[in-house]
Amino acid sequence: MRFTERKIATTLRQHGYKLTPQRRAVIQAIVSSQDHLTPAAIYQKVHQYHPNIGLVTIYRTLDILTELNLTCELHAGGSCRSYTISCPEHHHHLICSNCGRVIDFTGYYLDELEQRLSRETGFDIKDHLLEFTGLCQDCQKK
Amino acid sequence: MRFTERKIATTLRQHGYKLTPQRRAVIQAIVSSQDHLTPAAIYQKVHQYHPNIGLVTIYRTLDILTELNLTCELHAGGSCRSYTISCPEHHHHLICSNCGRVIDFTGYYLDELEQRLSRETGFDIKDHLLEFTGLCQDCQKK
DNA sequence: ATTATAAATGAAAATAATTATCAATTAGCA
DNA sequence: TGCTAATTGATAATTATTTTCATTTATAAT
Repeated sequence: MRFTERKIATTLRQHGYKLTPQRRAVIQAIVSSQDHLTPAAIYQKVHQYHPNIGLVTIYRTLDILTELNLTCELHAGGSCRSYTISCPEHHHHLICSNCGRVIDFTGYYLDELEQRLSRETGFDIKDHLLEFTGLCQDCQKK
Repeated sequence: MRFTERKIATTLRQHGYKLTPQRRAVIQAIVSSQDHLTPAAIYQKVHQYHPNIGLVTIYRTLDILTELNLTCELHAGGSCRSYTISCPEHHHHLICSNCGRVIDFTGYYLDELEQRLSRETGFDIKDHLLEFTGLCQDCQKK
């Protein structure tokens, strides 16, 4: 389960951010898509209903959402920076390098490794990124 | 142990790429640094000894090296695309989000998970990316 | 060693992505 | 309802990356 629009809105408010129509629109655009979207793609979606919105606002909103861990970034392949709504439960990504499809998977935990690394290096570990890339079934056939 | 300059040169040749002075210079620049370098940083280093080299050549060479798995890309934080020489044995990264220091760690394998995912999703998995981020000891003090 | 040739290079321009600036607008509190 | 700091959009400025193309060059074949 991913965060809902309402949950995201509430979190924004809780952190002192105003809930503007533009921000709502950006959130709505991301929530309503299963895919990971680039800033430009989000802009396009939002622009249909909000012809006056500026691309800058997309960037600014994404920065805030990511800072609050409400969206998660995808890093694989070519140009980075594409976003989807986070889910409260921990998950990782499996990405098709051909068509870009992303499958989330859960149920894998890196806690032990994290503790080992922390002990061995003295790092205070905050986060991690685990992504697999390969070809999905459809793309294998072609 | 990371790949040596010689090993990289040989691999390039084996794949039909010519070994130009420019490519040598790029390789030398990456090999001689422990850090992950951006294309721009590599350009700067190389430019000192090769004032005529073009930035394009850096990009082109990095593309080839990455395709042949001779360099590995780092994806954490802000802008992506920074490179270091790969090592033949498998490793992952631990990155300080404050100072950018990168520690490689080995001895952790994701084979089982990879098989599970492959079985469950039908993906033909080629690669993965595992990175931890946090604060190194020095940066914690500050 | 010389030569032929496909691959590689650098300069320049084109494109794409991101950030900064600033006056005008507005969400949300008092 | 009015106040104020936060937010917005337009524009310009940066930065990053890719394309194009004429010139040069590494290498394999002679």
